Amino acid sequence: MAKKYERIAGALRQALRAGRLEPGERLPAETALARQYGTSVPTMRDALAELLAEGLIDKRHGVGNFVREPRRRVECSNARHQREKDCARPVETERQRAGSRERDTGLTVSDVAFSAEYREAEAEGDLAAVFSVPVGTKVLRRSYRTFARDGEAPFSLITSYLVHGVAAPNPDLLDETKEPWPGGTQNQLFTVGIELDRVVERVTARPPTSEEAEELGLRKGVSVMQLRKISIGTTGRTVEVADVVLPGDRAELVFTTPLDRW
Amino acid sequence: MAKKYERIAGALRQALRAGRLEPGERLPAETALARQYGTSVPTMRDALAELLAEGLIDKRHGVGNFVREPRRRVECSNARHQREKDCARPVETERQRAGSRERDTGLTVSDVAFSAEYREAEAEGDLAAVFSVPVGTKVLRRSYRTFARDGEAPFSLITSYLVHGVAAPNPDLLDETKEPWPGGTQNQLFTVGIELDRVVERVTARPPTSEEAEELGLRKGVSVMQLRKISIGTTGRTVEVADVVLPGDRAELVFTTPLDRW
DNA sequence: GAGTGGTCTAGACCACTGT
DNA sequence: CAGTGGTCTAGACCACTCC
Repeated sequence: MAKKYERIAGALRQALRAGRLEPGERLPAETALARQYGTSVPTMRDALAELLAEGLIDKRHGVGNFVREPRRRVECSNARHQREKDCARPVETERQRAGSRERDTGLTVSDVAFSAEYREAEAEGDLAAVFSVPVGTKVLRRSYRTFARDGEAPFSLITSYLVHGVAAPNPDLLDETKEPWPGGTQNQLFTVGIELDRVVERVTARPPTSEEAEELGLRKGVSVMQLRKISIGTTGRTVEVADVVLPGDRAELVFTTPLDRW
Repeated sequence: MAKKYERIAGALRQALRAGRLEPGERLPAETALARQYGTSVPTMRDALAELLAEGLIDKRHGVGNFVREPRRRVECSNARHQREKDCARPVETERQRAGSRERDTGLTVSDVAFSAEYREAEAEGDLAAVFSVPVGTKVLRRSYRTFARDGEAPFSLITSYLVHGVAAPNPDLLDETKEPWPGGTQNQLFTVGIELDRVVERVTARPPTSEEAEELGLRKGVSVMQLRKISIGTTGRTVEVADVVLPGDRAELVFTTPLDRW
C-alpha cells in the first residue's frame, strides 16, 4: 500500500506532465490543494516536498508554488584536463586566447565570476595521507566559488590544496589578488616546474550541509555531488588536491575513457 | 537563526562523534529524546531524519534508532574498461582466469549475484538519438541487478541497451540464460565483430524513485547517482548504452584521466 | 493588511518487533 | 502484549511577499 503523500505526489506529477499546468504557472495554495485532494496540509506538503526534490516545482515563500521549467544541466567534462594542459605552457599571448581559459569546473572564465580566498593551513590526517606528507605540513588552501553564466546561485564550491613549499617558489601563487589566473591551475603549476601526468577524480553523492544548501541555492531534498580531484605530477607525486561540491540537480559530469586498440 | 530541528541534529551529531554513543548502540525512544531536548516528537523526527540521510543512524521500525558504524564505500573505477578490453579477445581458457571477470560495476563476478532479464523493445526518442537510429528501431534491453559480496540489498541496477540487429549475429547474446557472461560486455561485442574505441560516462545525482529506494534499500533522503555509459566502437558508432543507478551513500566512482606529455 | 508558505506542536491511530 | 517507529491530522504562530 503506497503512502498517501506518494499517491498525491503521483497524481500531481501526472497533472504536470500531462501539461494541465504550464511551466511558470502558480499552483493553488497549499490549503486549497489539501482540500482538493482530501488530505491535511502537512501531508500535502510532504507530497509537494517530493516534487520539489525532483525539480518539478519551485516554492517561493510568501508567494506560492510554481511549475518549474525543466532545468538544463551544465556539463563538466574530463577532456578539459588535457585542453588545459595543452595551453599551460605556451607564450603569454597564446595562453589568453580562446579555449585556454578553462578552470576546474570545465566552464570558461567568461562563464564564471570568481571569489577566491587564500589561506594557509596545516594538513590533517586525510589530506596528509593523499599528499604523502607528515601531518601538520603547511598547505595553501584556496577557496573558490564559480557561477554559471545565467545562474544566480553559485554553480560550484571549490577548495583546492597545494603543499605550501611546492608553491612558494612563485610568490604570485600565494597571492589571491592574482585570481582569476588565466591559464588555470596547470599553468600555475608550470610556473613552479610541475607537469601533470594524470588526474584522478573520485565522485560520490551526499546530502548537502546547511551551509552548502544555502550557498548553492539548493531546494530541500536535493543532494550534492562531491568530487575530489587529485592531480599527479610526472614524478608520481600528488601536487594538488581539490574538493568540488556541485549541485546534484544542475551538474552533469562527463568522463571519456579512451581504450587502446587491439 | 537556525531551525530548531537543525540545532538538535547538530547536538546529536556532536554526541555521536564525541563517541558518547557507540556504534550499534540504541538511542533512547523518540518520545524520550523529544522530552530530553525540549521539543515535540515530530520535530525530533525531523532532526533524526537529517542524521538518517547522512548515514549516521539506522532506523528499525518497531525496534528503535541505532548508531550506525561508518559505511565503507564500494569503488568503481573507469580503469576496468581497459582491463575488460584486454581480456575480451583471448582464447577461451584465458578469459576465465582471474582479473578477466569484470562487469559494469567494476566488481568481479565473485562479488555479484546476477539476476538478468532480457527483453526486446523499441528505441524511443532519447535512446534513438544516442544510437543514431530511427525511432522505433528494435533494441535488446537487458536488466541486471548486482550485489556486493557482503551486501543484503542490491548494489546497482543496470539497464543495458543494444541495437537488436547488431547483437543478432550471435544468438547467444539474445539468450538471458547465458548470463553471467564470463568476459563481460566487451567480449559479447567481440563475438559480433565489434571493438570499442572509448567509453563515455555521464554522471548525475537525483532522488531515487520509490521503486529504486526499495530495491536498493535506501534510507530516506539518500540520493542515487545515475550513470549513463555509452560505449563507442572503432567505427565511431555507439554500440551499447547502459543506465546504471547506484546508491549515493555506498558507491564511489573513480575516474583516471591520463595526460599527454609535453 | 491579506494571503502565502515555513516551522513547530499535540496527539490519534497504525504497523512492526520482540517477549 | 508492550513498546517502538510510521503516517496522518488539526491547528497555532511566524516570516515573507505583494498590494
